[in-house]
Amino acid sequence: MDRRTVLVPPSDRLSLEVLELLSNKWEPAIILTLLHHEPLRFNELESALPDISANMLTTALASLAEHGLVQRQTISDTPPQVEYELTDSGRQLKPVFSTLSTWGQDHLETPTPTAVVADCDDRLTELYGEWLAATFDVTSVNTTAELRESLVNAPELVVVDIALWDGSMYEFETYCPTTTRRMLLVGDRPDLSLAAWHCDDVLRKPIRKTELVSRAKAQLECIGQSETERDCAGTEAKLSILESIYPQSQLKAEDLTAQFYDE
Amino acid sequence: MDRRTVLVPPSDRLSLEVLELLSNKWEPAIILTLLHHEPLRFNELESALPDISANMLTTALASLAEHGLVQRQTISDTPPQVEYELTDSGRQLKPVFSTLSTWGQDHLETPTPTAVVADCDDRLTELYGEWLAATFDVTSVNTTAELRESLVNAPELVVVDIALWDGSMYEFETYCPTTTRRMLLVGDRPDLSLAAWHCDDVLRKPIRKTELVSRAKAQLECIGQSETERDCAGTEAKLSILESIYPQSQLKAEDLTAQFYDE
DNA sequence: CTGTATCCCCATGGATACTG
DNA sequence: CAGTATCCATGGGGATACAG
Repeated sequence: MDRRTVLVPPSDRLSLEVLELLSNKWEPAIILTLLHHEPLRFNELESALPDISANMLTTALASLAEHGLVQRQTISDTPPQVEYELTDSGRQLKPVFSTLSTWGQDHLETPTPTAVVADCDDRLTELYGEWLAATFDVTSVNTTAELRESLVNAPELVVVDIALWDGSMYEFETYCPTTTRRMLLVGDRPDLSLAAWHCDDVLRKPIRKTELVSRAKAQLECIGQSETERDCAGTEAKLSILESIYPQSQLKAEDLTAQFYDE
Repeated sequence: MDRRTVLVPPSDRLSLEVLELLSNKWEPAIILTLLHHEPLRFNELESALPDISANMLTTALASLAEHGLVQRQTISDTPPQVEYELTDSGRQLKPVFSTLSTWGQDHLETPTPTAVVADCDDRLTELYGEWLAATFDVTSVNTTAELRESLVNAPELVVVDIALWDGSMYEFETYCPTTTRRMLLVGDRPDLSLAAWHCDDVLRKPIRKTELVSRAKAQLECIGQSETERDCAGTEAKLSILESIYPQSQLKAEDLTAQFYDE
């Protein structure tokens, strides 16, 4: 691809070269992923980019390393462990992506993310739905059955009162796609079993509009986190609620919550 | 190329989509060309992008039009004449290219443009060479033979005192590649034959540093102009010098210069 | 777990000839 | 002048198997 013959000013030719550097199916996605969660292991990248094959990831990472955008770091040889992080050059691509994204927002169809709001009380689901309508396509449900049904559409976010769910929390995990961000609503005084739910955030009722909306938006920005980061953030959210209710001594004594303190 | 499955926040996914829109060998180059010189005819674009084939240009323009970045306007059917200009969306890509270019300047090898400085007086070529050294790789020559030799390397710019050239001005045009920007230096009182030289700019001696440097840089930014624009700018430069010396009445009477006033 | 090594497909892009 | 129509080459990208 010889673009050196294009008759444009030198500064323009530079922008074409950079564009060429980013004209690859996976490399920009890898850079973006690393911009959010650095550093990442090979398999963490692999799961952040569900459709990439291992050899494509290898190739892309090699190319990025060759162009000085990412850095490879061997952690251990047996078992093989490698970490990838951006170089300064790579990190400074951030404004490039911002500009691209800004243009996209102004001139491209922006698909609205979808959210499911689940609560026994239909006045509450309606209310929450209105609050989130500016950012999401909201579906409101009031029974476990309806919730299960709407979860098969893999919404970006589910906001669910744990009191609604009539199965076990493990069952919930099964029905909820991994790509769906989970925000739990809990009553005024949740019991310790909250610790066993797998979630990304927890809100304690009563809930204010600004709180719900900002936390929901924050979940969108977290899409692509590694499992570890997700777990960690969710645990922290649960813990901060529980700590505000139960004394630390009790939490450390309980099997369910004691492990939190190990991490 | 389905990138919708990439697990990154929605804003990032947008930037990937825009990148996809620009991941094409010719389309970004066409946009850049149009950003400088709008509107352009099909064949003007073709000569601004010397290595593109006609059918590639057709395809690229169709794709750009389909994505709403350029607008096609049929001027006449027989003979077929079409003009292309950017839409507002397309025009607003300018900051995108600027950001790309900025990153490129900071992190990519920037090839220095080359310039040839030709004057009989070697003290002058040395001086001008020093002035331009910050922006160009400068070659200084003091004879017509040397100049001819250095022109085969197709420098981005040639700065030549017309007094040095011992052939006809038509011969000069033959030796000077079309991709080389031509800046003429003329004495205090150039005669009317100046009008016959084919050039992009004219400077009248004595020359100040800031003047030379800024005009030379301006030439770089004009790379890619259509023939018409080039002619027009050159004519204007010659005319403004001549008008400062000869009365308009005389210029209009002379064959050489009268045609300028027709345009 | 983190990659190579192979093979294969097909979309992008180039060359050439032809047309209203 | 401003395109079609056709054919062909290349290499990016995917699937699969295997290895240290």
